Amino acid sequence: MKSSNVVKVSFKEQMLQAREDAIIRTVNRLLAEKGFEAMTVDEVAADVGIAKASLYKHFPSKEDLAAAAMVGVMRRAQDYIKALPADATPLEKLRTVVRWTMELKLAGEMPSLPSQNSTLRATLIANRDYMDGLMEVSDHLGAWIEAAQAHGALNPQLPAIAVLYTLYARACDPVLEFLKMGGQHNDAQIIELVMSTCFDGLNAR
Amino acid sequence: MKSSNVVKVSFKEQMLQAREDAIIRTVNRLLAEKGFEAMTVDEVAADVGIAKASLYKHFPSKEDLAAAAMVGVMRRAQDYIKALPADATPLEKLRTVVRWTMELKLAGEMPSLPSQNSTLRATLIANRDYMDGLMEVSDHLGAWIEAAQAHGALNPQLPAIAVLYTLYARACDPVLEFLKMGGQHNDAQIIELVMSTCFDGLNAR
DNA sequence: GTCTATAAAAGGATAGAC
DNA sequence: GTCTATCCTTTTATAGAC
Repeated sequence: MKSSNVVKVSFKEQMLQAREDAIIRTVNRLLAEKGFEAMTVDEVAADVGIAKASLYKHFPSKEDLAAAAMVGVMRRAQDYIKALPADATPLEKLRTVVRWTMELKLAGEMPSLPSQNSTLRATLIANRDYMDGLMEVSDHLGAWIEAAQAHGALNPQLPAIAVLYTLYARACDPVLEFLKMGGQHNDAQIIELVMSTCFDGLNAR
Repeated sequence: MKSSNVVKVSFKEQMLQAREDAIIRTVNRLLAEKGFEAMTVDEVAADVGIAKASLYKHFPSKEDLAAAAMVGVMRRAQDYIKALPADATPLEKLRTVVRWTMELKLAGEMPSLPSQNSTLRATLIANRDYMDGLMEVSDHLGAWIEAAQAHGALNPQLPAIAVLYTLYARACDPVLEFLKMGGQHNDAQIIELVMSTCFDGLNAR
């Protein structure tokens, strides 16, 4: 009786988790497609295939819905960083992470950040999981940036924070979608182009 | 009687023009601050200090309101390009224009483009003034890019269109606002930093 | 927890007097 | 053209039955 109960609860929780994952995947995609303001809760519910009221049982507000998706992406980034080969150089690690974020963006899985005074911003800043993740990621990237600058691989004249922001910005670079719309290059080519303009610059060498 | 009429009409038209300019300035600022979706017509009316219904006498819809602001910025860009010193090198011209767009952005006067499937996009694409302006600007920049590549000033390996998009993207580069929020650098320093990462790249030289 | 139904509010747009 | 007042749709959010 007891073990049966345990299994049943576990199963239900598994179902619940699966549904929440489905919700977050949809939210993630919609955030990437149209941004927070243009995404509607009705749309999310319809896409997931559940009633809107059910959505609100899982997440108390539209902001929390979006925040959950952002936390998910942040977690993926943390996992990706943890799985990087330990013997790679700092510059290689940085390049690999940036490439990964651009692949995510081209795949339509990179939610675009709220532009400035969105209500989402406040929710994110108040979100412990998100901010902790962001800081952990920033700490890793920051250490690699300083190491790469010390080794003469990255321009040591640039403030590390400027480099960090420049790398973060690749995750929402409109050049990716512009080139994709142009149809002249495939995803891999687009990524290499932006990698080149980012690290080598536009000037001739 | 006739001349008095002419003067009166001209004066009224001047007033009308002045009011529309005020409207567009407000819309421009709000578009820069929060984007098209987050900007409300009520907000615009309140900021300008007129009734919402009056706004709709000037512009038939929210999309047209925003489009008017975008056309205004495009016109400013065309004027700026026309006024560039004729004896400057193509690379110098490109750098000057990019710097100017970033100054606009830091001043909060660069409306952020609609992210993808905004209703604003269709309106802009259907807008003759906007599209003509965009093409004129692109023609100038494109010619300078190819000349700079031919002279060995810009990397000739990069497709000109990729360079063009990369330059356009500086006008909405989140790195600018990130660095500004950081408070460690003034506007001029921020612009030079982004100019450096854009043209020189992140790698050491 | 999931649903249907509905509230409650916001936002785009218009009517009609002046 | 400007205003007040209002319409109507969309959208966020909740009530209440099962």
